[in-house]
Amino acid sequence: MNHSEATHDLRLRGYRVTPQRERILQVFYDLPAGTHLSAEELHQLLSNESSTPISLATAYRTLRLLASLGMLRELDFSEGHKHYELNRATWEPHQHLVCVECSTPVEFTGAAVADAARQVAEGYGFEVLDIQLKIHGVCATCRGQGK
Amino acid sequence: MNHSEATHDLRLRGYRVTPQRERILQVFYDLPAGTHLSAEELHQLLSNESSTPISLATAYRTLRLLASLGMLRELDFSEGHKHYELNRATWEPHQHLVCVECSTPVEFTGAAVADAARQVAEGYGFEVLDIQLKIHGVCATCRGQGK
DNA sequence: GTGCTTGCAAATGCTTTGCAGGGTG
DNA sequence: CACCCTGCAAAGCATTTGCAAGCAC
Repeated sequence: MNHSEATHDLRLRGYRVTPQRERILQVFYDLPAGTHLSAEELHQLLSNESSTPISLATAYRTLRLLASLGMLRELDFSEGHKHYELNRATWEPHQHLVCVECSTPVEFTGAAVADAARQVAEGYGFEVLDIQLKIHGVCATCRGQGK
Repeated sequence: MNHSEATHDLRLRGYRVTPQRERILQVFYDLPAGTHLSAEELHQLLSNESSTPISLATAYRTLRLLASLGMLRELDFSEGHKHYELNRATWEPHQHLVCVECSTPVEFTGAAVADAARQVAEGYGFEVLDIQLKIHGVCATCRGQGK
């Protein structure tokens, strides 16, 4: 699914295709895979361009809408605000390592965790849509610095 | 580590043992394993008893303190507020299945995911303190009801 | 007695919402 | 041309913080 197919899909589902929604979708399609934006970041990014100013309220509303339609994935890194990224057909589970000392986040993806998780979910009769793993720990740098 | 060892540890680390902190620690030690409370829930629970009224601000402050000391674990279920539980010596990774349709949460623990996660973390030189897995999907009930 | 802690209330940060005007289908 | 969307500002939650009084050590 590309940008124009997405807007077409929006219309099909009974939602109107507004310049704001088109622009926001395009932003996410243009984003490198694995990049994610918060509502505030999206709003900032669109404020910088003179063409399509979008209110913060609309940014929030649109992100929620697109996430509820499955077009975007909602990520929660416990930073006090949510992040969103394009829900690509071939998604990888999101895995996040956070150092409790310096808060440095490391992102990665891996199959082993996903497989294990999928197996459990299926045991409960769940159809898996998204897998998010968060590991808290102490990074190598902070471990080195005494304690 | 039990309740009184915990308060002793508090003192050792230079923090004062106040009635509020003792009472909150006791609440968590009395809680069945796997149960978790939000700041609001803790505050409610303590408001019901005539003996130790604790302000909401103190509930928040104490939860944050105990979590930073590693005595409590901070859980984030994407419900808009955090939950806390006792960080027992033999903790199991927290795994959370959430149905995107009906929001029903299913909690479970399992070794397979933990092992896979631990392996990745060690690859990055991390000392693992906590593992939290969140799976979004559609539960059996909601899958049954057409869609 | 010193200064960490508490309570209160006000402030903050993220997100949602009511309402009136505007644009899509 | 009906109704969904947007923008604005105000409201809503969860959580944090400034300050004066209180209590642990």
